Amino acid sequence: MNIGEAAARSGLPPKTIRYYEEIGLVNPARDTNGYRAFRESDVHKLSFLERARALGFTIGDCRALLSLWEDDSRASADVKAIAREHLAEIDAKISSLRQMRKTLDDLIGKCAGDDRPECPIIERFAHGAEPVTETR
Amino acid sequence: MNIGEAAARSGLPPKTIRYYEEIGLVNPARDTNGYRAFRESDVHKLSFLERARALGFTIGDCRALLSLWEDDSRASADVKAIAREHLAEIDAKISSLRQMRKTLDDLIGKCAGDDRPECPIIERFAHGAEPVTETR
DNA sequence: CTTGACCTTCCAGTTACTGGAAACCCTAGG
DNA sequence: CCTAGGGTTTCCAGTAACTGGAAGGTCAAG
Repeated sequence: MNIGEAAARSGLPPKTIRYYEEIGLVNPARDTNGYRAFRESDVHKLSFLERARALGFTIGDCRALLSLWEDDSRASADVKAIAREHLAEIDAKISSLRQMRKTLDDLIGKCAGDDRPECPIIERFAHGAEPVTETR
Repeated sequence: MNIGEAAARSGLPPKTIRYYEEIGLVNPARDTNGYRAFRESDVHKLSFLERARALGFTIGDCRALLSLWEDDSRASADVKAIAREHLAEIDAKISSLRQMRKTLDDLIGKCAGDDRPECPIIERFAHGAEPVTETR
């Protein structure tokens, strides 16, 4: 099958599939005309990548996960370890975003949002402030 | 003052300050020896940038915020609009991360994490699954 | 035989820096 | 006066993971 169909079936854009080939994640055969010829196994792999990426795993993680997938003698502990590390990163991102969100929301609430120039948001950037955490 | 001191006072690495100059966010004077000569106003601007970036505003947003800061006849509504849009993006990211987190956490909970190959995480990537949202 | 949809490669751009190399400048110590 | 160090300069390259676009080859339909 051509790249268009592989794209439709894996959920990845053709551009991305070409990129994945370039970095060695997939290795489709070639027709005599030079077109990539995807087998079922290639599509399966691409779908695997699509799902792992959708959960936020990096390409590096995906590479490791793929090789574990193909390793019949893998230990699920190895997979779990990768997933745990990723979960920790997600948690870190969420908490950083939540802190931002809190501060920002607070500032937005204090800003009149009218045609006058006074603005606590700009003030904050201009002069800094103690963390919002100062509850009493 | 030289870039080192400007860096110490603004909280930004020298590299970043040079980058900000390159993209036109700051424009420090130069000494006869070619060294950048930062005035108080430059440091103030750099600190502004550091704080806005810490809240996750893009460089583009920062550019807009800076020019509003310098505009005495600004309307706080314009600042607020930028902040609101950014807040919406943060919310979108948080909810996307939360969805990932939930799915991932669920899978991790189901994985034995021992030396056997069976692994719900890998299975999920290999065969997909309905969203976890299917409560009942 | 032409048209339009696909496909190919290659180059560039995105975001916001960061690392490193080669070389210049300045100051303090000997 | 020389040197050693630390700070500074510019420039080039790399990061993550694609994405857009140009120029051109291929294929099936009409």
